[in-house]
Amino acid sequence: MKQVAAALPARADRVSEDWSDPGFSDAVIRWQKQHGRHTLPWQNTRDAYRIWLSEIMLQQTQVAAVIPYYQRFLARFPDVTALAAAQLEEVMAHWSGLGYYSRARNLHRCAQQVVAQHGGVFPSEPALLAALPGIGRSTAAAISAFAYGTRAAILDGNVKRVFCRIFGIDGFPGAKPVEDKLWQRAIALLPQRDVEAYTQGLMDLGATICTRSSPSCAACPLSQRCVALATDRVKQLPMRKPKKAVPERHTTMLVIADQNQVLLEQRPGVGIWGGLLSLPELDRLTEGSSISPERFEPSVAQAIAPFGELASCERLQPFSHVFTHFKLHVAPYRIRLAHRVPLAGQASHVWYPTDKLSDAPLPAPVKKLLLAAFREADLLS
DNA sequence: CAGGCGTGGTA
DNA sequence: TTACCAAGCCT
Repeated sequence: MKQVAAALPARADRVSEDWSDPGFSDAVIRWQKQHGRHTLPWQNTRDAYRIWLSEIMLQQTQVAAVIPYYQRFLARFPDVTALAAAQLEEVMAHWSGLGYYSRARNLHRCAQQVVAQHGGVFPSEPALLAALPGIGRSTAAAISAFAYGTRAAILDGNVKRVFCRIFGIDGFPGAKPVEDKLWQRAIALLPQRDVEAYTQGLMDLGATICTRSSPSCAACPLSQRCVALATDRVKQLPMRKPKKAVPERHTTMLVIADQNQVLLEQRPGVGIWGGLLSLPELDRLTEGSSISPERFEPSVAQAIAPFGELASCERLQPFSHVFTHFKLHVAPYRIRLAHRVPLAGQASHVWYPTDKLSDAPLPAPVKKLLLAAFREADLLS
């Protein structure tokens, strides 16, 4: 027995497994052409600009949420030259509500680099694409495959889920060792031709068949080779990220209104809601119910002194907003001024017309709060 | 390299 | 209501 084992290549000695399988990509391609999605707004084009824009918007974002943003964005910035020439603030305004705002800042920088470094033409090589801001390994491959037919592997959330199930891969797919294994699979399984249909097919399978909950295994072209289905582990795979307690933060937001304008503050370029406008904030003044209105109002009066004299302070409905990594409790207050102090040397602040708020580059919950506040004000006046 | 970074939908 | 998740990238 020992001689036989020694004669065979030991598993651990192999540099890498041979995971190629033409039948896999054939099945995906055939399924995509018959049952995949073919009418999304960014399909049926080889315009790298449109494909790039859609790929950036679709990062961690669902198709239904992207479509209206994509169409508005494209109407305003029809090509990479127009986007490169635009002001960042207008780019941010068109991204307002879509989330992950570093994508918008990187998008703008990327457009400028494509114009300055590549003559306004997106490069076709994945390595060159991945060197541009906001474009990582998977997005570079997707752009290159869809725009230029390049044989490059993607590995997004859909592909990770499909692969974990088909090949019965254990472990959280975001963990480095698991992700490395998934990349090896993704590369080995690439077809020799029809990379566009194959890449789109993997995404479509994940989005419409191999969904997170209640997948349609009966309609799956890969069900015959699915390890998870064969072993009744479809519900267990992919394994979830080990969860940890989400910290909570508190803030007070001030809705300072005066003469049909509201005072907004430019947020720092990095950090939460980076580069957006938002409401001026006070650090948590309300620990439980320990701070009474009598002590609260002087703090507000002091905080807003650079902008005007406090006339009234009215508590608005508090709300919470949950992010990936923390939960934010917001206590908003409606402030009216007796005398406005002209803004001087405070580029960080701006008086914003209340009837222009729906087009302002604001975080979604802040925009919602303000639109509600000034709809109500309009009705009263 | 683990954590930061939004929002809306669904179970 | 809470928890989890969706076409990831950057530092």
